[in-house]
Amino acid sequence: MHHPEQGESEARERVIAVARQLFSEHGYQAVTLRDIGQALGIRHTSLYHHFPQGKEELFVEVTARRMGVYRQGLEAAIQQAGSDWRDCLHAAALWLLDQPAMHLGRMLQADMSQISAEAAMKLKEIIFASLLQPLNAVLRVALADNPEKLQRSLTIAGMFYSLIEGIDNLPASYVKGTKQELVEVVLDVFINGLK
Amino acid sequence: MHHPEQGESEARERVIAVARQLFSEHGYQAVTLRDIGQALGIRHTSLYHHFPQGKEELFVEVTARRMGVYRQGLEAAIQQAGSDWRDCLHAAALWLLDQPAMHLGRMLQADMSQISAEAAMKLKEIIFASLLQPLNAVLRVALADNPEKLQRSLTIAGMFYSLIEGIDNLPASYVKGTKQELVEVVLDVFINGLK
DNA sequence: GTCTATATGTTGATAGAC
DNA sequence: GTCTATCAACATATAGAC
Repeated sequence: MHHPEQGESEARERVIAVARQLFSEHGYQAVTLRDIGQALGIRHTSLYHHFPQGKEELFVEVTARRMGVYRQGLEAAIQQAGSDWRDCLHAAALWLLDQPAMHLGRMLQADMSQISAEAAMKLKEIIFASLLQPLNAVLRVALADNPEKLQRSLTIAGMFYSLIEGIDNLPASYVKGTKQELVEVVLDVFINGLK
Repeated sequence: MHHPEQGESEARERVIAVARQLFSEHGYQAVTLRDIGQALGIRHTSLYHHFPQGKEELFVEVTARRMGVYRQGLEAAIQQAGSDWRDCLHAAALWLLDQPAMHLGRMLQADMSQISAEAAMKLKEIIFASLLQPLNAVLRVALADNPEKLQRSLTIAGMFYSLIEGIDNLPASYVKGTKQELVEVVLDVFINGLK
């Protein structure tokens, strides 16, 4: 038996699950409250019972949870990969590509502009903490004997995500091969450079 | 004297200039025809005189032209940089960062989903041709003695843009230093890898 | 927790005068 | 080329019944 406490009724959890799927796939502006209600089989006005402040409140909650999933998944994948940082990068990359597309570019460049400045700031903090920190731990090992790059490890962690994200953006008409093959190419350049 | 031909009256050019600025900064959905009209000092309905098919037609025209500017600018920057491919990559990166933000992630992940499939396909072709091909010429030189990577040069060109784009996405609170310093870090890793 | 009814605003688009 | 007038569609949101 589970006594639901504040803000975690079952109906509310269903709302969050559906909203997460829709928001993460199509973005903040493209998903309407009617879309979410329809996917749940209820009227969109009923959503205000669970999220009195409306669409933005729902989006913030959903996105913060999504980032928690990323953080946990990344940490688990990295820890399971062992002690070789190359294996860790590999595991993180493959885990990310196994998830539904993150759409980091859209989130940072579109969604964050369409919500209030306060909500955007809060979410950006969560997004970067969730993604950068797990990878930073790996990179601190990888860059241990390179003090110059070591102090830029967060920047380099950001590069990692830009590269993984970019794999989904490249059109199949321009690049041949599966995503897994592309991961090999991308990580090869990331680790070894162009030569 | 200049006899304006089909589709290049002065008023039409003014519309395109304003729409380009607004669309490239805020994206397709966030910019309304009223916004564009207001910036021009005219009513939004007057825009239909120049673009009878409405917002999408205007966006396609504007985006296609923007990509032409990128292609020309990149080719000029690369050619001016000389024969060392490292200098060429540097010049291309600095030229891109000197431009207004490209918002490639938003374009590919949000804007392209909000227009018709035909328009999206046409624009994607133009985008990738304009960006990938100038850089591919540089990379074919850089990778000349590495046949494995050479056949992946278009993928690697895509990586270059993901990395440059990512510089604008990293929040100042997480990374210290100017954009120019970040370019150095990013290109160092791109060229030499992590070690 | 969900409903109906409704308020209120915004959007892209068309028709036709000047 | 630009205007006015107008439209249908859709958005978020509120109030109150069940």
